[in-house]
Amino acid sequence: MQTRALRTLVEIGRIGSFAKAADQLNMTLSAVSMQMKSLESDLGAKLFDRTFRPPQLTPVGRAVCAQAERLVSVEEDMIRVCQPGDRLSGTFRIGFVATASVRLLPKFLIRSGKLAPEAQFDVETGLSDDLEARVLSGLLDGAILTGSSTPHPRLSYQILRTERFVFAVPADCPCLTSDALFATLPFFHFMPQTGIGKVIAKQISEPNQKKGKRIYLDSVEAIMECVNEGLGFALLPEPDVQRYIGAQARILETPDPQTSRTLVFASLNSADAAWQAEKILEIVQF
Amino acid sequence: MQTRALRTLVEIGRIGSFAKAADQLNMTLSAVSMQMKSLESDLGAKLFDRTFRPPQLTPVGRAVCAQAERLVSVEEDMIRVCQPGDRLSGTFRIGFVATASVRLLPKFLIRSGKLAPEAQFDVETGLSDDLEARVLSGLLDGAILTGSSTPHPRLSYQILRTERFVFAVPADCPCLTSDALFATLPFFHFMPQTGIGKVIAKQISEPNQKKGKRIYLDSVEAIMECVNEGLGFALLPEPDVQRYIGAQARILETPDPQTSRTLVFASLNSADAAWQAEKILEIVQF
DNA sequence: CATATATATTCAATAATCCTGTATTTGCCA
DNA sequence: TGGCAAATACAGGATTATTGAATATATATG
Repeated sequence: MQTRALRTLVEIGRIGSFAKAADQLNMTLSAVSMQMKSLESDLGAKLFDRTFRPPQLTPVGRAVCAQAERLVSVEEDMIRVCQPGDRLSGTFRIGFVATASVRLLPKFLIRSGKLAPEAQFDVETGLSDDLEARVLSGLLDGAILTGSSTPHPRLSYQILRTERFVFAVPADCPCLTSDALFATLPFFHFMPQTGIGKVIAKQISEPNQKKGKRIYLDSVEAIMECVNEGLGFALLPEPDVQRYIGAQARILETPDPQTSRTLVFASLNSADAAWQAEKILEIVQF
Repeated sequence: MQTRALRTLVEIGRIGSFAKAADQLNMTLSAVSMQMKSLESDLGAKLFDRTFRPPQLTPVGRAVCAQAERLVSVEEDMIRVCQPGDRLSGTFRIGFVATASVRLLPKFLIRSGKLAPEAQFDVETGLSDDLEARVLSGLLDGAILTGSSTPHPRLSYQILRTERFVFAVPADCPCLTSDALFATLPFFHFMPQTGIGKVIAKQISEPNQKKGKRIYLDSVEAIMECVNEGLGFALLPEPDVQRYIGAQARILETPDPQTSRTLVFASLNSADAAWQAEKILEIVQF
């Protein structure tokens, strides 16, 4: 079935004449007549009572006409989605690394409503590596994740922000160096298979292997809760520590100031995704 | 644009592969590919990212796919309306003569909901002559009206019921004959240009011209109210009199028992309307 | 890393369809 | 009843869709 014929039907329904509709739509009367004939044969129903000279819509014809109006309006929506504009449109699947979602997602959703009202965003969270794999396999259009030291050649990365790592230590701990900390308190280590975890693992393994008790957790909030209870210390991004730190804990700067993680927006570096990536970046960059 | 291509798109969106979709829809892989290509050119947008081997839907592709699903479902509805079945479907415009609408319309609507749930009925009321003209000109698909003595050759009439006429007279009026009534009380005459009015006019003009004061009204309810107040008498269909008569009035049978009006269902006597008329008749006949 | 396989695209030929004019029919109106 | 407007029928030419074979390309496999 051809949507053009349905548009013609709608026009006929509106002005009640094949000839006038043909005129309106810039086509021949024959064409209109034939379109209606083929529509009737497609649907297997008489849409017009041709004993009237401007043929009258039959009851089913009227019902079909009403549906055709709906159908055409859906088609218009479809076309609208495809119109290239300066604003993003379409359905985007974006991944957020769990440790960023808490802080970034709400603002992202607010901004997307303002900056890309015609676009829809389906958001999912996960580990950086998983998200990267999902972008790579086309299951996601892009992801905010912890930048790794081994960028994938098929992905392009846009740096959103760099977050310094700091120690969160119980307030009553007198230690001033990381060596002292590791010697005296258990270390809450963010799961080493995650983006943050890898940065931490790298940091504490050099220059020499730190000793001491280790506890592995995959929740920033849980780790900070433990630190707040004086159960140990942790190395985490400064904004997260600031967010969760309590009165019974304090921040200790790392001796190595360049210890940090970068949050990046990763997407396929194909040509057509570039413009969209840029637009999404505008939303996510704040 | 071709709805078939949109169906193909939906299928691809569902199973994620051109080849499988082609298989599912019994067509060639080439055809699927071509359809998608022409869809993309129609819409002026890339729907697929072809750097993946089963091509992946782009964000706009996903949005278009969602719209296509809606569109196809509307098309299905359209086809459903046209499926010939034992039940009526379509949008019917039915006229009810005002004097019948009060009693018949509610039940008609109830029955239509049960007997023709897929059909829609747009009801309008009017005078029998106007309704007949509107059926004739195609503005109505059928009408319940007072049968006239001059049936139109292009219409077919189905008798729904015959309603005897009776006199409604004030309870304290001693008259027993119509002559005596006309001589002593004003006569409330239903508007003579209406269906009922014509029957009344014919009745009271034969065998001899009745004398006396006449008051013309176009509302059965108003006339009966006046009779109930003792202001005069009237000649009306028995069911209407029964409906509105009060304690201060009584019924007087006409001497001529065949004085009556018929309520008929009128519709065009074209071949294709016959079946529908029959179905509507089933609804309206109770 | 090269090969193999599955998958999609391209291309040319054929089939189907759609549209344009012209001629004809049909309902409507005076 | 004839005249007019409007729709249909029909044949031609143009456009479009589909097919099958050959080609290209991404993923999988060894």
